[in-house]
Amino acid sequence: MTGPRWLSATEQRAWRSHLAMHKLLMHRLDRELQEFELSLNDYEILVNLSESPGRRMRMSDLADATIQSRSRLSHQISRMEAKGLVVREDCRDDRRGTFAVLTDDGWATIQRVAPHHVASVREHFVDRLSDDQLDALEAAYTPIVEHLKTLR
Amino acid sequence: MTGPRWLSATEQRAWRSHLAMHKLLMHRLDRELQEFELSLNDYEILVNLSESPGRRMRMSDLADATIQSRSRLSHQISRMEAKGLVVREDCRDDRRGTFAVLTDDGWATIQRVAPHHVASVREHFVDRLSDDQLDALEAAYTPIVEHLKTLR
DNA sequence: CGGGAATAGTTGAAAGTTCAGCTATGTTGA
DNA sequence: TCAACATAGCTGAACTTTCAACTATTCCCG
Repeated sequence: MTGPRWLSATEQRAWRSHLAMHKLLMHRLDRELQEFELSLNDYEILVNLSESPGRRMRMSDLADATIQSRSRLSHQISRMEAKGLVVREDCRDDRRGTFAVLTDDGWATIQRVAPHHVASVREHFVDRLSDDQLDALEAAYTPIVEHLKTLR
Repeated sequence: MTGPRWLSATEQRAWRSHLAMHKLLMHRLDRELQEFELSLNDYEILVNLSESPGRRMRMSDLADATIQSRSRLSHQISRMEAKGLVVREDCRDDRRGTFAVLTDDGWATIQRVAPHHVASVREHFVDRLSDDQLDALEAAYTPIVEHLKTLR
């Protein structure tokens, strides 16, 4: 029986740089969105809805798309409803279902904020990587995403 | 005046794969730690303390090392103190200061859990990347970490 | 058809995080 | 020396996330 396979120096550096990069970047992006009174979570919802036909999505689909629990999404949408960014609408086909729908205000908000947010993502992340690095990143991470999705 | 520079398809895929990978991976690692009644945050504290001389760190240093606010760390340490994993000790040199110190129980816990956690990190991340990919990842992310640290 | 299982979503309480403000100690320079 | 400022850390309230339990509807199959 063999002992635990500790991470090599290379492995550890890669793993820790991912963790540090992510934490710092999210803090920064969140911070830069605060100027518009949005959180990163709000933003993610707005993007998803704005890209969907009818500017609406079923709650479950939205939860899956944003990788969060239904419960969490439900609270999140309640808060955004209170802010006037979205509304809930009943679903006719499946009477258990609910749509989250972007309001005009929500639409205007994402239109206004998106350019700034994209600029932030560029400044702190995308523009600091070459095209090759971006391709390599996607090639590395996509299979891991697939793997993790199969687990649940 | 030019319009916003939207992300290209490549850029968007890379960015979104990073985000999705991270969320899924953290959920999974957190989940696998739950078996040992630890959160990822608990684990990170234990690792930092266990790697420090005297199994202790100043609160501020620990906050910096784990990239979180002093307030958040303070609450976090209080919870871990309640669980018996760490204790606070006054600092003699600087009487404003406090050490977080690993208890014997905290030390035993990290010894016991680390092999399992490392195995998780391998299974879901490290072992899914080649050495070249790991090097490339570190090379890509480390400069971004440096950049973000200068911002605060 | 009808009853059990699965799915969609919400809820409220507990746990965790953020924010602003507070105390205490240390550092600096007129 | 001592006032002003900076640093270290804590606290409580507000906010967010998690967890388990709950209702309502739909699906599946004997």
